[in-house]
Amino acid sequence: MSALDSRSGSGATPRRTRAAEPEPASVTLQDVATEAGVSLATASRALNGGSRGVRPENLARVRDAAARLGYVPNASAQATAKGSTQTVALVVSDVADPYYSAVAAGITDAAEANGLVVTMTVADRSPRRELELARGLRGHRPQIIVIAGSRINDSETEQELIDELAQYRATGGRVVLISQPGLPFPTVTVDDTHGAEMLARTMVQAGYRRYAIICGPDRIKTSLDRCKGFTTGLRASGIETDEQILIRTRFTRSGGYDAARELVERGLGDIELIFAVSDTMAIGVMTALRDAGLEPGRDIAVAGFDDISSASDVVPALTTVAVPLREAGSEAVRLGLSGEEAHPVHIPTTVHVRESTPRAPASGRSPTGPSV
Amino acid sequence: MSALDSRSGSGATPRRTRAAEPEPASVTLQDVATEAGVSLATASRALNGGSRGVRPENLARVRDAAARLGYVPNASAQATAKGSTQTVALVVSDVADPYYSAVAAGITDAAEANGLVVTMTVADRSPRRELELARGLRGHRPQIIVIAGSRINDSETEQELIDELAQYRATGGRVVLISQPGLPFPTVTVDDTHGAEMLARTMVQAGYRRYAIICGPDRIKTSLDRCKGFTTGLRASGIETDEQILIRTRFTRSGGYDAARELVERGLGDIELIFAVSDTMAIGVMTALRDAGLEPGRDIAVAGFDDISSASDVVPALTTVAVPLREAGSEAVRLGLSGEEAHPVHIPTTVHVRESTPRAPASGRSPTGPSV
DNA sequence: TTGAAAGCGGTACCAT
DNA sequence: ATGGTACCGCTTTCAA
Repeated sequence: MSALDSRSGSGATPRRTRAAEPEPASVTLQDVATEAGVSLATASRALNGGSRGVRPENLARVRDAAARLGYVPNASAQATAKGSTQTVALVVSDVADPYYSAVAAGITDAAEANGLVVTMTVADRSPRRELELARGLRGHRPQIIVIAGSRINDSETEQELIDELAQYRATGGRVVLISQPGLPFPTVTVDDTHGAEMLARTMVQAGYRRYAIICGPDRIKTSLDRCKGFTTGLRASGIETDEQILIRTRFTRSGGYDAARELVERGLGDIELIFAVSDTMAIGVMTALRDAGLEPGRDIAVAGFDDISSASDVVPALTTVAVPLREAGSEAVRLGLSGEEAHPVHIPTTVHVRESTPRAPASGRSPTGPSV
Repeated sequence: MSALDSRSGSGATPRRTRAAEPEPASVTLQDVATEAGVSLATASRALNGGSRGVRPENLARVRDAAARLGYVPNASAQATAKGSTQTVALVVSDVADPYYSAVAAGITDAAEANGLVVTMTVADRSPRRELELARGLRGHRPQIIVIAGSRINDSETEQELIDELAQYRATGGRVVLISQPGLPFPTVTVDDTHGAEMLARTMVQAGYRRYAIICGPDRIKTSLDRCKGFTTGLRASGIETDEQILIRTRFTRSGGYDAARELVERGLGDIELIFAVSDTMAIGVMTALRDAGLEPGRDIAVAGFDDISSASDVVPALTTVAVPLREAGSEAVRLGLSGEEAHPVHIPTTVHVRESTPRAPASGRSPTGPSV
C-alpha cells in the first residue's frame, strides 16, 4: 500500500470515507493522476499542455485513466488558473427574430470552429438591458463580446455602454459590434446602402421607371441606409426625382400595409414599383394591394429587403436583397480573434429577382430568380 | 514593497493607485477590499453573502469601492470556489431554424429570469456532434443541460449520449430534453398528437369530409404523431377510412410539392382538404396545386402544422396548428430548476383557422382566424 | 521528464 | 461583525 497521500494535513481521504454521499462529486484531475500513478502536474501536461515533455508511456497511462474515469476538465477551474476562457459572449436583441438567429448561427459556427463556446444573452431591444448584460458578461471574461443589436440613438446609456466595453477591452477583451457603426469598436456591417443601390439599378434595367419608396423612421439606420441607397441607385440610373414618391411609416408589417393603403387611396398614378425597405413591410404592402383589388406582380411590382424565408414563400415570390447575416456573424468572430482594429467590415448583399417584379416590357418570366 | 510577485508582467504593475484610476489588469475582489479598507472576507460578504452580518457602514464602503473601481466578480473563480455555476447549457440542432430559435428564445427568457446565463451550442442535426457537445458542456458544469433536437433512431450514439448525460446527472447536474421522449430524462414535449386531432375535428366541423394526408417518414416521431393524431380526430368525428388518402413523402417542402403533384396527377377525386404535417410541406403543396392550375383555398383546402411565420404571410393564409415552442423552452428551464423527475410535460397546441380552409358550406369568412 | 508548490479569484469556516 | 486561512480544480514555474 503506497503511502503517498499528499493531500491537506489530515491523513484521511479527501473524499468522504464511509458515510453515504449526498453528492457524488465529479472526477478531478487529481483523481486521474492518482489512478494513473503520476503527479497532478504530469496529468495536467498529458491532458492539456500539448503532451509535450511527457513520456509516451505516461501519456498513455494518463489518457487511459481519464477515459476510464470519464474525466472532463472543469472549464471554470481552467479559466481561473489560466486567466482566460474559451468563450465568446453574444448579445442579441431577440433570438426568435430570424435576423438575429441568423447572426447567432454564424457566430456559433465560427466559434465552434475555433473551439470556443458561445454564451448568448437577449437584450430584448432595450439599450439599458444591453448595458446590464454587457456588464454581467464581463464577469465571465469571454475572449470576445459580440453585440448584435439595432443601435438607436440613446446617448444616455450609449456612453455607459461604451465605458463598460472600454473597461472590458482595457483588460484584454475584444469587442465586436454588428450593424451598429459609429461606436469606437471593430464593427461588421451589412452593406445596406450598396444593396439597395444595386436593387434600384436592377429594377431600372428591368424597365421600371416610376417608383414609390416606403421606409421606416430615419433614426433606424438600417432603414435610412436602404432608403438612401435606393434613391442613389435610381438617380445613378437616370431616374428623375419627380418619378419617385417617398413614404415614411413604421418599420413593421402594418407600417407597410398602411403606407400602401394610403398610396392606393390617394391614387397610385403611374407608379410601377413599390420598394419597401424590409421584406416584412413589403409583405404588408402586398396584402394592402390585394385588399384594394390589385394583384402584386401583375398590376404593380413590389420589392423588399432581407430575403427572409417568407419572401420566397409568398405568391408572387418577392424580389429582394439577400443579406448574408450568417456570414456577418462568422466575420465578427473572425475579426474578434484576429485582433485587427479594422475599419468597419462590410458584408456584401445580393439582389434576388423574383416574380413580384416581372421584367416589365418583355412578357417572359423573371430572368434571374434562383429559387421559387 | 512586498516582493512576492513572480508573474509575467514583473512587479511593475502596481496593485493599487493612490487616487482613483483603474488598473490595466482587471479589478479583483482583493483590490476592492484594500480600497475599502476591509478584509477580503468582508468584501466577499458585502458583495455577495447577502450582506448579512456586515456592518452597514462597511457594506457601503465596499460597495462604493467596487463601483469606483468598476469591479465585476469573476464568474469562473466564483464557480470554482462554489463548485457550481450560474449557467444553463443548450444544445440545438440549428439556431437559424425558426423552430429551434423559438425554443432558444424561451430558454434564454426563463434562464435570465432566474439569473442564469445560457451557453448555446449547435449540433447541426448530427447525433454524434450532439454527443460531443454534451461531453464538452459537461466541463462547464452548468446547472442544467437542455437538449432540443429531433431525436432519430440511432441507437449507436444514443446509448453513449445517455451514458454521458447520466454521468453528468450523477454529479448533481440536471438534464432536460425537448421533443425527444423515450430517453430516461425529464422531457418537455409538444402535444403534436392532440393538436392534429383538434385540427381534424375542427375541419370536420367546418364541413370537410374527404381528406388527403401528407406525412413524412414514420421514423420521425413528430411526423408520425401528427399523422396519427389527425386520423384519430377524423375517426372520432365520424369520417370513414375510405374518405382518407394517405401519402408518405419527405419531411420537406419539396416532399410536399411532389406529393401534391402526384395527387393531382392521379386525380384528386372528391378530396376537399389536404393536410400536410408541417407548414413547410403545406407550402410546397400549395405551390404544386397552383402549378397544376388549382387555387388553394378555393378549389381545394390546405392545412399545415407549426404556424411558422410564412404560414400567415402566404396567400391564402394557411390554416395550421400553432406550437408554443417558446413556452416549451421556458418550461424546460423551469423543469430543470424545479428538480421534479416529472413525467413528460406536454405543451398544448392551438388550432388557427385561416383562409386556406374557408368554411366549406357557408360562404362567410373564416370563423376563428385571429391574425392575417 | 517529473513532482512540489505557488498561485488564479473567490468562498466559507473558524476563531476572535 | 471581522479577519485569517484553508480550500476549489487546474496551470505553470522551479528544482530536482
